[in-house]
Amino acid sequence: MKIKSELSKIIENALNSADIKADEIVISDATKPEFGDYQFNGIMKLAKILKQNPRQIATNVVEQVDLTGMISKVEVAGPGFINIWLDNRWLSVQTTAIVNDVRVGVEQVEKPKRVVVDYSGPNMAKQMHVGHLRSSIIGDTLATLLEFLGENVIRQNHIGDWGTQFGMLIAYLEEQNTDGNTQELKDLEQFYKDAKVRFDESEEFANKAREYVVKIQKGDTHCLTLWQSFINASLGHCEEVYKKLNVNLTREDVRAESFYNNQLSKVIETLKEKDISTTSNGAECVFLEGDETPTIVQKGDGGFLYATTDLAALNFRDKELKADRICYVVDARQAQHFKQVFTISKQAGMVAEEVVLEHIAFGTMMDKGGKPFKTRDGGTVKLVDLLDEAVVRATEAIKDRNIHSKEELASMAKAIGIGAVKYADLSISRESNYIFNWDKMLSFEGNTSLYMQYAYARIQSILRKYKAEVTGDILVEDEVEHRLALMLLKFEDTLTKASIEATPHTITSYLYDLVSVFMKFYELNPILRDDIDEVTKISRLQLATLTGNVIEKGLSILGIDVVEKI
RNA sequence: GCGCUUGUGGCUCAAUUGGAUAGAGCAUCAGACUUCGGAUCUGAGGGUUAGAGGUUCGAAUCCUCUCAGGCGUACCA
Repeated sequence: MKIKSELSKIIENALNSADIKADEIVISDATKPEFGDYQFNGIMKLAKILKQNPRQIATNVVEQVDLTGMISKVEVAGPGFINIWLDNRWLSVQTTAIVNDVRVGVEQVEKPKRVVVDYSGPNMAKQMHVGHLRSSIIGDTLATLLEFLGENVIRQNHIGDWGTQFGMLIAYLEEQNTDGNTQELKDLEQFYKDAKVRFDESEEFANKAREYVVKIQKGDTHCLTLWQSFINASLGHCEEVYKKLNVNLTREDVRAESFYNNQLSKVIETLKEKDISTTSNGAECVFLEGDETPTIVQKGDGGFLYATTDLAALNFRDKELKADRICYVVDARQAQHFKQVFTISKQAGMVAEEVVLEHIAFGTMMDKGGKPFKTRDGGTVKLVDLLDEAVVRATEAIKDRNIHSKEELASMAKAIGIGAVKYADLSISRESNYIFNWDKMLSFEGNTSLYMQYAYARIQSILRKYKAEVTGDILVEDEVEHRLALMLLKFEDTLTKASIEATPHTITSYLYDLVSVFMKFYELNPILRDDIDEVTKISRLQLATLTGNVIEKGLSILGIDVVEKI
């Protein structure tokens, strides 16, 4: 239910009836319960333009508001705010209508766009570490969200499979005589370290490594085969992580750095032709207005850089993938880089003017002390280890709670542990750095996944207890039911906002508010008690059912599973 | 040096993009149980939104300066 746009229409009609023109009518949530459910704050701006008393205008508008359906009451308040209350009967009808809807009332967008979401992008030379966590889960949430809303989403996993370090790695791979699928590659981190040791200790090996870099680039079959088997193995590791993390990236979504190799010289040609780049100190550079240093697109030795690859990728995404919007879910530290390549790509016509280019930036993951997240000895934390620890800790947190079978406990711990890690990350506004804290994320209290999962499990418990099938209408009667029903209907507006701004935390805040309201409702309004009449019982059961459905759908967009009991 | 970015109760975070008395959660204190799952709910205290100016009906949000942190900054990605 698009509540805000419905309200906008009603207010627009009222404005028209009062002979006032307004270009955009923005309805916001009321800041306090006394101020109703929604408010329209635009009168003050209009008053300035019209040079009239805002309260007078507001009063005129309020008189014209249609009170026959959605709205039960409107009031003028303060300097000219218009406060809006929604009608209980309307809420009853609307919630009843979606209680059995798989989309819980969320419509598909009318005109789907093609949206490229570039996320995860691990480097094949190394094991995935915590640095990849945020991109993977924020990007995946964004992709899932857009898909749910009906957009045509194209996931792109821009893996790093090209560069000098691969010469060393395949030389070592050859020396170890493995096909890439054996034990030696199981711990990529170790493999890299071992290779580096060899590189440093043996001149002969180092030369071979350098030679192999050149050979791969020239298309040498032997070296390419080695390289391919290495990439396969490394990608396999990533896929294990994706599976654990519940991230929907497959091989189909992989479009590696190397994919763009044959397009790089064309990029330079285009830039030269259009006089966008110039040669400076032997390198091919683009000097952008306002930048002190140039964006280098080709090194003095002829080699290309990541700006070049990104330009090729941008071109490909526009020309071949026909994207309308391209989202890069990448660390905030690369802001300048994206600003540069976005500007260049548009100047050079590699990306059409109307295509929306966005850097979906996020902050760094910190430890409790506010320092970048590292292992005790200062190394990078492997993502698999972190996820495994999450499951262990989740098991610890719930094992005394109830008698569960081993299997139940295991699947529950997975949903809870992984959910906790993801939710903690997704629930803060993505651009700020975030502090990683096990105890906090695995708490039943506060804005955590466990609290949502707990609420869901409680709802299922009530529904199980009722035993019969629940059919019938929701009848919104009191204040708390009013708030709950309204929250349930706000789901679509919340998702829309989150999709436009690419802010998953909008969804988590919403879920937390929803669950809080539900808990209050549940406390105040008994559902199954004997003295509750059947009509009320059914209405409340349906509210509980719908709440459960929304929690489930909301969490699933975040890539988090619910559990039937905890 | 230049550029980008951040600064909100003791701690972790919000604030619908310029709206009403800045909201939550932890933690602290005080309440509610013969519990539809109390790992819950109710309430209290705690703020000059880093500081100083400015813009206007109205500022955490926009502008200027200061202070403090983070990040980036010519051939890594």
